[in-house]
Amino acid sequence: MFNEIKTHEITVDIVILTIKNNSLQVLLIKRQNEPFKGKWAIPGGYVRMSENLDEAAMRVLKEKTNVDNIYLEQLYTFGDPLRHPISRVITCAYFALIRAEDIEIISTPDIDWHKVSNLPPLAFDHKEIINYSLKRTRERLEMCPVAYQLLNEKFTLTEMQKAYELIMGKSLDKRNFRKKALQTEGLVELDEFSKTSSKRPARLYKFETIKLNSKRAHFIKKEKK
Amino acid sequence: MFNEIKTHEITVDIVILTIKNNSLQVLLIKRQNEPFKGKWAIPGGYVRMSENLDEAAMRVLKEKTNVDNIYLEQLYTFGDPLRHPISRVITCAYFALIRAEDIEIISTPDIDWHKVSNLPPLAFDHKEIINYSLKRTRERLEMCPVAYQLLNEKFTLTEMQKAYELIMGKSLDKRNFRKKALQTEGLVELDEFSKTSSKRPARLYKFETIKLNSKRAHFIKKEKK
DNA sequence: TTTATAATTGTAACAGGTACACTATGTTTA
DNA sequence: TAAACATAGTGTACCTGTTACAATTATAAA
Repeated sequence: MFNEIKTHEITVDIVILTIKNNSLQVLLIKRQNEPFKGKWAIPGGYVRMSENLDEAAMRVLKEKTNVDNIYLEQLYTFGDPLRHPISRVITCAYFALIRAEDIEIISTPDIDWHKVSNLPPLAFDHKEIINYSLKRTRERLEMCPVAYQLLNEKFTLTEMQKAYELIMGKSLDKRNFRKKALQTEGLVELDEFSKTSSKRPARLYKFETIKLNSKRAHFIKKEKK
Repeated sequence: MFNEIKTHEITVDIVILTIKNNSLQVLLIKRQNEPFKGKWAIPGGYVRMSENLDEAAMRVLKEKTNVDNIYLEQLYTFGDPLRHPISRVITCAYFALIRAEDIEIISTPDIDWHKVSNLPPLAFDHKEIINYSLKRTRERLEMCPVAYQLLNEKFTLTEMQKAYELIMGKSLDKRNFRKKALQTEGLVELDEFSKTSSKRPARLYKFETIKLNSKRAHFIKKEKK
């Protein structure tokens, strides 16, 4: 059989989504090297021989953005031969939803949040990767309250509803949303109130200790009798 | 920064599931080469420089099993450094549900179906890959009638129900199943009846022209007003 | 004290899912 | 040819969850 070169460069690229300033934003870094030097890109880097893909994604994210200790989920592997203009690079994309406050510190001119609704020109196929992560996020949201990954530790139900509306791209009925939100397992009503509004203060809620035992915990559904 | 070798061997591995003899089965081939020579494995092979991952998966499947023209979906990429005993090989797994009748011809001593409930010892991490494909298949089934990929062109509702029961691993109520099945978009009632049973013949159904426009068609849900 | 603004709350109609048992039809056999 | 058999086929009541929809409450600002 035809004998062709069999080794490839493999990278991991990471889509980090958050809600900031009332919009859904993605963490981008400005590329320091060719190709696409100066263009914005999602954080990414080469996979080392000794590490698995999850480890590579976490290491790369830490190196490039100083973001650590977050739950990354494998998204999809992109392997078009032309996705990299110079060599053949296959990339395994990961994504995560996080609270902006957890990594606010690290914003610099070369590392910053961008609204997903108004992205700058991106390197490689990173636009496609971000779009795919949005799709996946919506699917998750329909199944479980992933919003706790996006909200501050203490939040109002209105903030939670806004998060859902931003991700789903449509507005929701306030009463129905609250009714359902209050049924969410792990949601805890606090005896504290938001003071930011100059009107009636809203009650704060939090999620009790988040359980992320399994990598695919998102998929676990309630047992039907 | 620490400079490590950056290229990896990349393979694609393909899980082909079908229903045969009243059980869910997976297509395995007996390995001709080390490592794991003589052990059963899902079909797989190296990705070439010039092809994307989908193309590689389809080419490899065709080469190894002569199966062609089926819809493969990317499943997950497995990259544990120890998953291959000799070198570091990252594999991008694909899966498909097909009608056994479509490829019945190619069964040989080295290419054969095996019940997923009773698998032989498998090479590499292929057991894990198959388990993951089953999980994904169940998730799909809850969302849409993927059964048309598994059933013969003409089928009875009882056959369709059996397919669901095999995949979901639980029995379903006949009346409720039929009620819902009959609502399935694209299901066509035929004026033909099954003659295999020695008792009352069952009406045959088929699916009208299957639309697989988008790669992720599985995920498309009906628009809510 | 009044006003403005956001927070908070309930109910009726509807849709979809579940549980559940008998009748119909063709084949086999006595 | 009639009775027995085995699988195909069917409807309803209940429960659960979703949707649509508007008035009242609480605080800060004026």
